[in-house]
Amino acid sequence: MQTLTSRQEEIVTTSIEIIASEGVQHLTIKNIAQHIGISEAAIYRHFKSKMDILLAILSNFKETSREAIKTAVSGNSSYIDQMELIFFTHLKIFSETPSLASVIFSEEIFQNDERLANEVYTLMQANYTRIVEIIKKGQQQEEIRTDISEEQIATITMGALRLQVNKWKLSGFSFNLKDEGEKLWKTIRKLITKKQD
Amino acid sequence: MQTLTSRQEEIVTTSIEIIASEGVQHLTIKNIAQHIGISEAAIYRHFKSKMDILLAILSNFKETSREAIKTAVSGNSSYIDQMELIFFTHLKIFSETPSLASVIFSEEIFQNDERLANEVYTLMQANYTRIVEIIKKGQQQEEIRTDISEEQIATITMGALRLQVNKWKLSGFSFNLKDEGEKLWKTIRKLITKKQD
Amino acid sequence: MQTLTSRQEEIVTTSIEIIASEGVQHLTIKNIAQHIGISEAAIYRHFKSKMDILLAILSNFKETSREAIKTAVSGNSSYIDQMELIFFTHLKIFSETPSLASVIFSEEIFQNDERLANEVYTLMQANYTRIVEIIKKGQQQEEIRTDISEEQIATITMGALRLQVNKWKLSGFSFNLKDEGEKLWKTIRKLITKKQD
Amino acid sequence: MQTLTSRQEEIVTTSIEIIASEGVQHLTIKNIAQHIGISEAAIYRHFKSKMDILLAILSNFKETSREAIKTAVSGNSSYIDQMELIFFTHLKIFSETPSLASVIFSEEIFQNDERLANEVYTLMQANYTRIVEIIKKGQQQEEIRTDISEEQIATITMGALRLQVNKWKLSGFSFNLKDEGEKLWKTIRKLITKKQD
DNA sequence: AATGAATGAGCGTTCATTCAT
DNA sequence: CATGAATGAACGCTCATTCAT
Repeated sequence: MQTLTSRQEEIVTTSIEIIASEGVQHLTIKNIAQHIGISEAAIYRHFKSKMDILLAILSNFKETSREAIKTAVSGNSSYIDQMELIFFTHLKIFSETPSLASVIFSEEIFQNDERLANEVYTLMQANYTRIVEIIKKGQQQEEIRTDISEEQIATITMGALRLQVNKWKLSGFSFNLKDEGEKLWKTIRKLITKKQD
Repeated sequence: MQTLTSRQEEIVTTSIEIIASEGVQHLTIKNIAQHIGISEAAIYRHFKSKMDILLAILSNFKETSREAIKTAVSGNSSYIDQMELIFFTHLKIFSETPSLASVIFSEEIFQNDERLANEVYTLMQANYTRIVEIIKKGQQQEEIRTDISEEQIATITMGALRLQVNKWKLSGFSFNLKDEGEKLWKTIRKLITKKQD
Repeated sequence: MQTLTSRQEEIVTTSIEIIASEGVQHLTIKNIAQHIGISEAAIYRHFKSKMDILLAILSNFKETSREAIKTAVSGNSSYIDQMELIFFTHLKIFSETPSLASVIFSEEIFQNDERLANEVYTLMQANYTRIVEIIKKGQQQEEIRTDISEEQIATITMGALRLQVNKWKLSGFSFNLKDEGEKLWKTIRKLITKKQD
Repeated sequence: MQTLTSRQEEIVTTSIEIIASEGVQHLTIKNIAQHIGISEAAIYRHFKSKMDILLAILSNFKETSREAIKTAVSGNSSYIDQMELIFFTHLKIFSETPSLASVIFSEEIFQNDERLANEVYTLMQANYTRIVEIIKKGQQQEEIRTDISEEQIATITMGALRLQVNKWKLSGFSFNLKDEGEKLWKTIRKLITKKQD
């Protein structure tokens, strides 16, 4: 949404890193300030409150994710290929910025505050809806099997992606997420593709 | 594991309820004490520290889950039916005790502390391993398709279950988890069953 | 109203002394704690918030003042003597506890918060109303002159008392409040007494 | 004293308004800057410190008040009429600029700092002394009764004025200060005038 | 088995002020 | 003349934990 100043961006990035490496409960103003090397008070020049920092983190991911989906949609004629690109792009995002994975799949972080919780919920809903739409179109084009509802296909696909990322995270990033994720996608693709007979 | 006194059980149950209804960050000794109606100091008669309470919560779920899987395994000859029962039992557990869902699928809660994180990780691993084993046997018996690795089947199945439960939670429990979950299972069953030809 | 524990009383007393000697802006939790010799956190065992301490200070004076007026009223047959006793009692209270004077005549202290401001306002109103009533009865008994409204007599009397106390305070308590105050009262008494002719 | 630039005047005026409408504790550099629409740092171009702003507020009132008394003295032959004009002028000042009333009768605001407290004290003393002098002369001219000391007459008169203004302020300016004040003065005038017999 | 009192450490936030631009 | 960025100090408050009773 609103463009961030470079200092704001630094605060957001640092915050994401802290959440990823130390957990949410270590995301304190003091900790952020120390990581950046400025005073605590200085943080408040750039964000009105801690919540505004969390909101900015969310907003940041929202943008990234929206972009990923948009790119996928615009550049591919086949709907199943659009899904594939969305799947791969998310694998890439998380591979490159593992901290983001920690934050995004941890909706619990944001559940304390109603404003934050709502923000997360609508973000997830929006993404989900867009994917369901792609699936629906894929079914109409007879690319994707029609004996399973679009919602279920979305749940299975995204659920597998999330769990895979989570396992990767919990294992201490001990395997190659992109490789394993792509293999997983191939399987899912096989499962949901309309049999040509 | 270790048997809990009735007071300890009360503390664990209350804690789970607090996490579910108010979020982790409201799980404070003061809050637990108030809910139960005893003093804060009294809590320390029953648990050495707050972490021990969290550990007990985990232990509690471990037991429940292990039981569910054991029952499933012992009572069914067909492996796909064992999977179904595990799936259904978890749906039932979460339907009846939504607070547990909030706690269990929020591994983030436990990420601060190494001891806790490890506990969660081994719990998940154990469950996962047991399910993978069932799938493997199902593949050997030619009940479950063999062109997909047992790990991927487990990832897809459990990922879908988790996401479905999460959606239910985030929607404010606005739909019937058991019904939707069972429909989802039917689809998954169809997807992973070996075609009889 | 509610009885205070001895610690609570200590906190209230200490707070009044701090306000009197250092000014309101030095009435901090840290300062109170240091004066008493306990930790800041300990204060919160006894009062839920700083505001509750201020409310208790107010409540404390309310009681003292109410008592003074009640005693005056009950023990005197003549209304002008009732007024005298109220006047003298307040002189005595402030002479003995100068800190109270600082607090009570500084309604501004309490103006930040609506709850506090209202509390002060009703306290003053109640006192004022009681004094006006006494004057009215004194007029009916032909003790007090009737060519001046009871409100104006109250304003003149209490205004003089307040200003005298304030001058004493601002002068650094350099004169004897009781002596000067009693002389002032004699004058006021002369001014408001009904001429016997 | 020293002439203020237009920006300085703006800062002083704004500060008085803030004190009046939001209370002293909201008189922050940030708040002043926001009200005017400039940066906080800009304030320091015009005043060396916050205390200097408070000092300027005081100086501002000193001037206004001194002027009022001077005008009263110079334009009236009768001493009781001089007192009347002083009384009326102050009623007018407060009626027109209620914020000033909040500030001036709140000596407590200035009690933190020795420099400020002293400034207030001398300001009040100066005014008081001037009024006492007028009364003394009135007594010598047999306009004002001589059986009461000039100090007491001053205390009674100014005390009544202050309390009336305070009541008006605390009531939320719910009555007409000028009307009530003039009625009050008539009564005081009656009380202190030398009986012609 | 339970409680009241206390504490050290920490947190989010505000404030007056400074300085380079 | 003005601003954006920064800071040290302080503040009200909460938390997990301890200890004497």
